[in-house]
Amino acid sequence: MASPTRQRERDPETTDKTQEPERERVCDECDGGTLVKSEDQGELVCDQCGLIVEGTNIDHGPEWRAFNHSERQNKSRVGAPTTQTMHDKGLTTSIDWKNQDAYGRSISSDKRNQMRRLRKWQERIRTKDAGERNLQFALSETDRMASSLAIPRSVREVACVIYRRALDEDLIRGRSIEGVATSTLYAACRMEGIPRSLEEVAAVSRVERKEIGRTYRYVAQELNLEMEPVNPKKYVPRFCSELELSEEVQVKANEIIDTTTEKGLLSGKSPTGYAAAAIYAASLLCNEKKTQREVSDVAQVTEVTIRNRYQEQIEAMGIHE
DNA sequence: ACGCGCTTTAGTCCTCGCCT
DNA sequence: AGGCGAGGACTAAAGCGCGT
Repeated sequence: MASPTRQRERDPETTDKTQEPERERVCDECDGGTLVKSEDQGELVCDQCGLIVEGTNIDHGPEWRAFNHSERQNKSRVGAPTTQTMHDKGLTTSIDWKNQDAYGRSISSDKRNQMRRLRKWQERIRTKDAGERNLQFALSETDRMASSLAIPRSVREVACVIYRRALDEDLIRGRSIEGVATSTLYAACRMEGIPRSLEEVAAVSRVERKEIGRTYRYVAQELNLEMEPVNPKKYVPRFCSELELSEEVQVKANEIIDTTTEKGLLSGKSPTGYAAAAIYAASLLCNEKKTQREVSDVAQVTEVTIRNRYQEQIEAMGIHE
């Protein structure tokens, strides 16, 4: 018959730790370090070499994308964060095509057959129908264009959410996937205040500007996306930065836009052209002159547009050349 | 760099024809 | 009959090319 002490040694799960102090354990790796339990994760870590000897691999932390404290507490979940930018929201499992285990050793034929079956079902589940495959293509297109335009990840997420809504509302039917993907990216940029002109978006897209504009209007109308006209001031920092103009010019350009907009000059005009003209005027007023050609290159409008808008603006401002 | 006249393009509205 | 897309007409803005 075994003694109670021996039984506890054989079955560590039932050990009553409050009654018997835990024996100090020594790290095998550095041969001398003491293993201590970390307070936050409950891991057994060597105090000298930092090796984690025991610990849980599951992160029980709160949902990181919850919006407020209470939501964070309620929405605790594990695993990788979900993302709208992937058709399966990033929750997929990748099964390697190589028939090898984690150490690179080849696996048995039984295991190989099992992995083949799992791989097949994984693919079937991942893209279960044509809609899923289209979504997969559209979202990868959105990501490609967003990367080319240096659009932040948060805006890509918004674009993907709009695309999913368009898909749910059956707005894609009869239109090209690329066209809808591009227009949702353009819409997301406008909604998030990261303005990119139709020309800029069209430059990285596989569809024409005309098609993008038409699809954008349709999607915005059908999904009731409340879109304000782009404020030309949104373009000022980016254009000024590319033209290496000072903060003073930016402030002056914004002032010109504010004053002339109040007088109704902006109505019906292209925001990029309007911003470009204000920057050109501001550069003259601040003695950091840039030519109309330089400004037009950056703003992707013609010199003529800058000239026309510039003349109207200085007239409205009461400035004499 | 800028002005000017002409051309091109985009947006909007409307009509027409096809399909269900 | 009603919905929907194609296409034409019209307007305004933007672009082009040339001269100064």
